[in-house]
Amino acid sequence: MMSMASQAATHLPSLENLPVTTLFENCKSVDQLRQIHAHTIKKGIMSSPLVQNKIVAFPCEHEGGNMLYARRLFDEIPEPSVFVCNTMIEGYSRLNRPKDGVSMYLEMLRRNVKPNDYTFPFLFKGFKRDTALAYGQELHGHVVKYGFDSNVFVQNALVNMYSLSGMIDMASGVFDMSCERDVVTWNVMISGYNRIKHFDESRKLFKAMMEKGVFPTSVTFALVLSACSKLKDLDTGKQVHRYIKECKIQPNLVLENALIAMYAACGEMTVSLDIFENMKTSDVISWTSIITGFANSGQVDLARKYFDRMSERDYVSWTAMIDGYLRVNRFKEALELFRKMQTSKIKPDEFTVVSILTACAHLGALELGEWINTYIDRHKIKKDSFVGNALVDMYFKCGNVEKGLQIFNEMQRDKFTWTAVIVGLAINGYGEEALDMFSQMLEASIMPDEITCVGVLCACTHTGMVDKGRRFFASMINQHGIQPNVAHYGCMVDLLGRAGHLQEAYEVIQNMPVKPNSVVWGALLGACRIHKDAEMAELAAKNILELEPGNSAVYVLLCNIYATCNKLESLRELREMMLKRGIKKIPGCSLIEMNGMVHEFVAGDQSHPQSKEIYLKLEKITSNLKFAGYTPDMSEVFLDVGEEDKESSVYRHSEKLAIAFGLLSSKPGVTIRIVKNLRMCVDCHRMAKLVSKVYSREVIVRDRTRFHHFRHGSCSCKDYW
DNA sequence: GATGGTTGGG
Repeated sequence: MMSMASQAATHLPSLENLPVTTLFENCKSVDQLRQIHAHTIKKGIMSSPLVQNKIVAFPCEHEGGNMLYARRLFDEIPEPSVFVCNTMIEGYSRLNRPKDGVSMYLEMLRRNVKPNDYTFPFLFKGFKRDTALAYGQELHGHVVKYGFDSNVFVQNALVNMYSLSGMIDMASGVFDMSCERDVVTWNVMISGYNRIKHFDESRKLFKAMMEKGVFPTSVTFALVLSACSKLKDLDTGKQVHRYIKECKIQPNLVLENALIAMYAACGEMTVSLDIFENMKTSDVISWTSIITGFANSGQVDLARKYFDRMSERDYVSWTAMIDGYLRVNRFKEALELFRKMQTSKIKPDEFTVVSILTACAHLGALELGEWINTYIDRHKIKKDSFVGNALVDMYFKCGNVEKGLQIFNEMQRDKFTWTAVIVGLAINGYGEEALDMFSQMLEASIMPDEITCVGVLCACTHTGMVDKGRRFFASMINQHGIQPNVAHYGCMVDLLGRAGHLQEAYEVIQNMPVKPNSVVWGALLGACRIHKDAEMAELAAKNILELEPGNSAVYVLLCNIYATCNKLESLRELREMMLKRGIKKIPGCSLIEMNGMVHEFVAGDQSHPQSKEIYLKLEKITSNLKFAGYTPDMSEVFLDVGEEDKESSVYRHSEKLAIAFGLLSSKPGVTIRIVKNLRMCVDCHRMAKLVSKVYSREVIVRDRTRFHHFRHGSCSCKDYW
């Protein structure tokens, strides 16, 4: 087989008779270029700027951009023209080597080659955010100095470069000053606002552009449709769609994708699907938009059907599907999908890990969360504030306070970071520390928002700091300029009620300026359970059931209260009413993570493969604990069953099954972590305390509202929950 | 020898 060089050599004789331009047109490889190069030297035409440029352009544009060779050829040119310098700069930009582009530019200045109107667009094209920040303004100075600031191409490149660096004011400054504006100038400006998520500005600009009679292109439409998606502005979106039809713009893939995404984001799945099914070719973006559309409208199973039908999936489509499960609180399925994603060898990015960490936080899946943390470090996933905050949130919600604080201390902190740590400390029973964090947050000049205030009140509630809570609530408007909303009133009712100030809590409800919702009344009802006030409980329950007639938790809680207060007649009536209305108790459900798998137990569950062993273990634990003084606490049992059955129903509570499973399947000394969907009952709480003592195990249970860290026979909640 | 575009987040 002949080598490329000898092939080229066979063509050499004809070189003599052909014009140089034809030679370049037929040039197929760097080897052939060498022949042509030698030929041009021999003919003495290397001084021609055109020939110089052709020679250097070839390696820039072929074989993936051989800039090393281009540079060698460039160095042989004694007096390079601006043409060939631009070619070199363009070559570096194309290969995403903006710094080399800048060096080339500086070199040409040193060699007294003046830039022309092509130089800056080529140079800026390769810029990323960091290079735009580092060199942008200085190079803007050069643009002015050399007099290209009125060239529309240069202006467009400048606007784009500034928007890339996040300096939107500079971008719009250049845009406003631009004497000559074309449709691309408008496009890059709109794209700039899209980039920083100022979608209303994008929409405004589009309307202004239309009013000025500038004729939009398909790029303009794609940009403004994207803004409409994010704004969920169906009206403007439809209007744009009409323009597209009126202007007879040829539909292309990107534009159709933008339309699909807009309709999907606005909940118009029928229209979105119609476009999707009638397009000539679809790509991964079209499919992902459809999936997101279904997921956003709550039809996650339909979204999954489309996801499964995709011929290829990228990390965005995986993340979109995972996020679809998160939206409907189907966290286990989110994690299962993530495992499949790993099997498919698709690398997660920072978006994916935030979704997974969120799922871990909800499930209390600490092991997986830790694994993700390691993964982020090892694979150098960008640790932006979203990722950092998701990590902090995950560690606290999984009960690992130390690690949560460690991440918090190491990262750049924004409002959300502080809020996550304040809430995290609060739910783990570190009320004082949470308040201290809040002071530090104020010292760091970070303004709290409504959620931060919920965290602060929550901290006071879980540690019984009634006066501090009262004072903070009063300071919300005056000191922080935050009007308390219904959630804050709910916190106050919770705070006062738990501490036994039931009357005061009720007064808060009566005097609050917004209509109390079921959460507010629920806080009062919960307080009534703790303080055994059946009368107030009836009042609270009545109000909740007016708002939410099907709220079964209210019935159950009221039953508990009647049982505790020994109001057996009321209990019987309520039970009858529940049967008549078909109200069923929400089954208690506990999750425990073992060896990276999340196991789920519901009360009385026998579906686990190791069910038999688990029940045997539980029996053994109970008898061991009875030696240590454990007697079942039946006060919260209200079922119409005999004493013995009562015990066995408490005995089958999901957290007990999970604890038994935990003791069964982990080594001595390993912390047992459980997440429960309901509030822990008194008996399970008592049992967990004893397990922590008798088995020398730390047991951490996260219930509906807070954490219980059981150590050496006592609980971090100090039996106050 | 030129510039602009579509999908997923706490």
